[in-house]
Amino acid sequence: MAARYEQIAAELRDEILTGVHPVGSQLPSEAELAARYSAARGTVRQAVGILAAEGLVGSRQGARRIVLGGERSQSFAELHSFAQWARSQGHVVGGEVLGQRRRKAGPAESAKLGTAEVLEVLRLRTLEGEPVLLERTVYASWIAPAVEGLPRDCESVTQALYDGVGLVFAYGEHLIDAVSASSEDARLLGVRRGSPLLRQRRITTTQEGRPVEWSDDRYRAGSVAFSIRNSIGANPLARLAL
Amino acid sequence: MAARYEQIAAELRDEILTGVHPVGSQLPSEAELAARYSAARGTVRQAVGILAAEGLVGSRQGARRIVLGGERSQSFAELHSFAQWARSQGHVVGGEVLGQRRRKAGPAESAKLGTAEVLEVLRLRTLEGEPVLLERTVYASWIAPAVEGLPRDCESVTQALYDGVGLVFAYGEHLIDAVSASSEDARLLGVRRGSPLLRQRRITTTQEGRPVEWSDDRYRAGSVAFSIRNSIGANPLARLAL
DNA sequence: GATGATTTGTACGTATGTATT
DNA sequence: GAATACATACGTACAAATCAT
Repeated sequence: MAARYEQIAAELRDEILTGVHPVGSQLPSEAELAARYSAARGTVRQAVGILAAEGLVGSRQGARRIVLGGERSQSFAELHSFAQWARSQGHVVGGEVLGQRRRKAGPAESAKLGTAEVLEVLRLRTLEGEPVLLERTVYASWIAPAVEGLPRDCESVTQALYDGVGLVFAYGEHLIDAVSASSEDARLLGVRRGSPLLRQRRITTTQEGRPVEWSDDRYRAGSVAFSIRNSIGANPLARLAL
Repeated sequence: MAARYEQIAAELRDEILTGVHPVGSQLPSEAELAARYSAARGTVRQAVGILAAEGLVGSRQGARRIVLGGERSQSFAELHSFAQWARSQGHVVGGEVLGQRRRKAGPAESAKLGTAEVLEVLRLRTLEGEPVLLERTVYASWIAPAVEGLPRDCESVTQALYDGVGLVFAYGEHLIDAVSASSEDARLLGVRRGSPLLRQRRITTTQEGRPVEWSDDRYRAGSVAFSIRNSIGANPLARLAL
């Protein structure tokens, strides 16, 4: 069961997002909230402290808290699953496997994934039918059979692996930078060679720290951006379609 | 004067960084610390809460706190201050103001910053003498005088504004994507026109939610990447030089 | 502008729940 | 199971900043 202050934070967050407390308005005072929830002032302070760390409300000594900002992002799953993110944003997501083969792991791959053999997959993902993302993913050999068993147009690989073999991604490292489109990139994404792409390289592991995949994802410029909201307390991050 | 819990946090942080509490060791219990500093347990909890948010110590219910990291992960400051990040990584950072003028705010700027007039600043930043970043920043009018008073080659604007007028950045939103270099971008960064740049657009606010600046930062491809490590709980993020 | 009420920030102390050792 | 230690929650008091009169 969630702690009392978490419940209060959740209720207030919901009230903010549903417009009960519009952006720019004042939040009820700590005393009022304490009375409303039959809680001590300290408990209410813990709750609003969460919202402040999320950047949802601002705090100034002596003045009532002000509602600052709009929506909040559910950072983790979003960054690992293109399909889950896209669907939650109301986009029509598509995709297809363009190539798939087993091969020996290179030294760098072997070090990252801890296996001697890997499964290399090339996928093209679309939003509203437009190609936006080219994924070059290398899977560890122990998960390869499950991946090979997926349909070529599987929408959400993350979801399918969870449903199929109960695999849960729990941790990831991401590197985000910009690169020029190679000839192959350009042809598949429908852009000119040398045009800018947003690249996300990521390695994903299970809860126990076992590496699952290593991927080089390239987004067509102007299609997707990464959104990060950070305060001193917390760092939500998310994808964003342009 | 700093609050008592901030003093305690500072002392503990110093003891950790100087090796009094080595990495992997246990921190004294809350009760011990309360006795040592003649403070209430709640005050000690506020102090160690800061260290936990910084990633310096870990917390588990029932177990003593463990000292985690050597260095402080200041993921927040890092993403807002190029100079603070670069220096913490041992880079030689330089920079210069190329242009600066006051002008009327456009509708989008006015909505973002909440002022009718803005101060527009164009800065070129270097690492080891090489130009890597072009900053186009728009400041709210109330902070403009302080910014205009800075030297043209000021290394850390964030630091200077803190020292000068006590301004603390507390919250930010960032959009990261890739764009083609414009003619001006290309000339100033020393790359070909149309070559890929990593763009970071950010808006920064004070603790009270008052907008301070809106910036369009463009990094030369291959010079800097954004690094994100995310688990289900926390999302530290940082810049990374390539 | 000054005063007093309001509101948040800091600090104390106590009690109980829950996970670890 | 017992002892320890962190997590949650309550209540009180005063300081500091803000706001309304």
